[in-house]
This record gives sequence, C-alpha cells and structure tokens, in this order.
Amino acid sequence: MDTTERTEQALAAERRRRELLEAAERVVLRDGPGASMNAIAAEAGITKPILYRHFGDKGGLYAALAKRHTDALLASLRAALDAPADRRTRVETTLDTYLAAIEGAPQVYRFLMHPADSASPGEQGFDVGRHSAPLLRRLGEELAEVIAERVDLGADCERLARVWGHGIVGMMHAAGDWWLGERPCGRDELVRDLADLLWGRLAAAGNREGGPGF
Amino acid sequence: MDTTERTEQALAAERRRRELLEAAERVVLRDGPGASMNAIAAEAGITKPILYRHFGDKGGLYAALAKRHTDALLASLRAALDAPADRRTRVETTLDTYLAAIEGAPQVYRFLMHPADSASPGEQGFDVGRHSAPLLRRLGEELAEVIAERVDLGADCERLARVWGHGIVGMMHAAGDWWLGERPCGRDELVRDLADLLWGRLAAAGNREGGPGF
DNA sequence: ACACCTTGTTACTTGCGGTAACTAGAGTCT
DNA sequence: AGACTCTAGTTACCGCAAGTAACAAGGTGT
Repeated sequence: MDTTERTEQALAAERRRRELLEAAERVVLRDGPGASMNAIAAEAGITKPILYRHFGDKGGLYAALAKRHTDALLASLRAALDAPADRRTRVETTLDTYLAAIEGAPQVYRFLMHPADSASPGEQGFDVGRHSAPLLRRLGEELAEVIAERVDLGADCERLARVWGHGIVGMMHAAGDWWLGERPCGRDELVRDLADLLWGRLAAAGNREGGPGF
Repeated sequence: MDTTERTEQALAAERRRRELLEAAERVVLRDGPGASMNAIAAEAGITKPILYRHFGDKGGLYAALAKRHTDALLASLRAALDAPADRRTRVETTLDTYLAAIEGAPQVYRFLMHPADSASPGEQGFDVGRHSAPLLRRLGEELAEVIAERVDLGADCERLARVWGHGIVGMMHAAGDWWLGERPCGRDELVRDLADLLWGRLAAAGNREGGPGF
C-alpha cells in the first residue's frame, strides 16, 4: 500500500468519475432532466449501483454535474466583476458575460435552472431547483461583496450591498431567462437596457401624456 | 336532463372540487410538496382515482392549487400598480404588497416557488417549477404593460418596457426570496433599499476610497 | 323494469430510486 | 503457491408513487 499505487488508484477512480459524469451529461442533455439512473448507467456502459457508489444518490450525481458548470460560470463572472474599468462598463461586461454564457449553452442552462421543462413532457424532473437556487444565492453574495468593497454607500452599507447584490442577480437572471425564451432583441441591447434600468432611467423618465398625471 | 338539474350537479361537482383542493392544500402545507396522491386522497376521505377524475394528473391538481394563490396575488399587485400615486410611491407599494404576501404565507410561497425544499429531505418534489415560472412571467408582462402605458420612454419603448418589467420582477423575487430566508432586516427597509436601487443610487454613489479608483 | 350517469371502490401495472448480496480479477502478505 | 483483501462490477430485489382498468352502488329518466 505504498503511496504511488494509492494515488494511481485514486486517479483512476477520478478518471472514471469524470467519464461517468460525461455520460450523465450526454444523457441529461439528450433526454432532459427526467433521465433515469438506469439510462445514465446504460449510457456509461455499466449498471446503477456503480453510479450510487460514486455519487451516493441522484442528488449527488446532479450536484457533481451542476458544480462543473456553475464553477466555470462563477469564475468568468468574478473576472468580469473585478475588471479594472469604470462602474458602468463593469456592470455591462458582467451582464454580458452571464448572458453570453446562457446563450452559448442554453441546454445546460435550462438543465440547471429549469428542471421540469426540457425534453418530453409528463416527466417528473430532477429536483433541480435545489441546485440552481444556491448558484443564484452565491452569485448574489459575491456581488454584494464586490459592491460593499467598491461602492461608497453610507451607513448600513453591508445590508444595502446584500440587498442590491441579490436584487441585481435576480434581475439579471429573470431578464435573461425571458430573453433566452423569446429572443426579442440582441444581447447588446438587453445589456444596455438593463444597465439603463440600474442607472436610474426609470426614475428619470417622464410621464406619458394622457396618463393619470403622475 | 333538464337544465336546473344539470347545473345543480355541476355546482355540486364544483363544490366537491373545492373541497378536494382544500384537502390537498392542507396536506401539501403539512407534508411539503412531496405529498403523495394517496395522502391527499386520504385527507379528503376518498381514494386516488377520484382525484385523477377531477384533475387529470398530479400536474393538473397542482396547477389548480397554484392558480388560487397566484390569482389572488396578481389581483392585489395589479391594484398596487394602478394606484393613483406618484411613481416612487407606486413602486414601493407594489414591492411591499408582494413582500407582505410572501411574508404572510411563507409556506404557500415556498410551495409555489421552491418545490424541492420544504418538508423532509430525500423527497422528489412536484415539478413545481413549471408553475412558479409562469407566475413570474405573467407578472413581468403585466408590469411591462403598466410601464409602457405610463412611463414615457423614447423609441423602442415596448421592448424597453418588457425588459424592465421582467428585470424588476426578477429583482423583487430574488431579493424577496433571500430576505424571507435570512430576514436580515425589516420589510420597510428592504422596500426602501430596492426602490433606491431602481432610483439609480448605485450609479450615483461614489467610489470607496482605497479602491482601484473607479 | 331497464338503461344511464355519477361517485366511489379495489386491485393492478409500470417505472423509478435505492440497496443487498454475490462474483471476478488484481494486488498483497506470509 | 495459496490465503486475504480491495475494488469494480453484476443480478435481483424492495418500497413507493403515479396512473389505470374494472367493477359496485345509488339516484334518475323512460
């Protein structure tokens, strides 16, 4: 039981695990989130119990599957948030990074965020919500940190930053979700419009003539 | 088969349906969204097939269950949106209405929005996401309408209004969700902070000293 | 008396998540 | 060499929930 052999086996196990994850991803992207463990095992060329040995349960498999993508997304968003540029540019870059990510891999996105949708209807999906929500929460917290450390808010700055962090992430997520479904405009326009919203254009705009006068 | 009798029976059927829905709600609020059709039927004092005759499948039952609450919520939000007051007040009132609703019935809220969470873990929840998302979509569209008809945006006004509608709804939803979980502050503070965000305070705030200078 | 709908039942099928118990092969200790 | 163990793999099963088929009973019209 010398170390080299141990690590060798450990590496082999990890490789296997990656293979399984890739098979799972293939199935899940093909059949939707309702894919059964049997189907995933079959795609990987093995049978169920091995999956359970590797991932504990279905949630574990899914969590591992989700982690790969969320980690990558978080990394690029962090980069955009930390870029040396003025605030408006940074906001736009970050929005654009997120939207580009979900635009580039909508299958993955739908899998992460919308359990029940994709693939044949009538399927009872994964309990995916349990994993998309944490992603958004983490995002909100990270954004809050950046806001708190960069923007000069008055008293209660920490609470304000967190409220804004989660609020902005929610705005980005909801708008992105809608946009991805309807594609009513180009990505750049969406980015500009959202940034305008955050820049107070809603407050600055005048009232429509003929309205109730407010 | 005269009409009076027909309607009488139809009314009886509707009453029954409401009773079933109430039973279902009781169970779902007690056991979480993983409640089985058997359990619901038992609570209603009958057996499964009747539920299926009334609601088609589990999704149908859930849709009916969700409709009751979403309709009520939508109605009060519409009222807040249409109130005769200046824009900032209207925004704050609407936010407060939403937050008060989810604060007042968090069980219902969690059921509508967060399938997998509540109740014992390891449950495979409803495919609830399929019903919460439409609610948010409808909300976004309604808000977009109000914005488009009340606020004077320039060209592309319709697209802008829809982007903002969905964005603001998402902001409200995400912030509310986070707030409901952590309760970091009072409702009024949250409302004020979110309104401040929409009023451009993020853009107006200065940079923190010691930061990278942007 | 007979055919009818509605409401309800029991008993079943199907399919999935998850597990127990066993097998084959490869490396290790004595 | 032969016993020991560890690991990837299997088959065969359990429990449970969704959904369905087939049947039973009570009121109603003809």
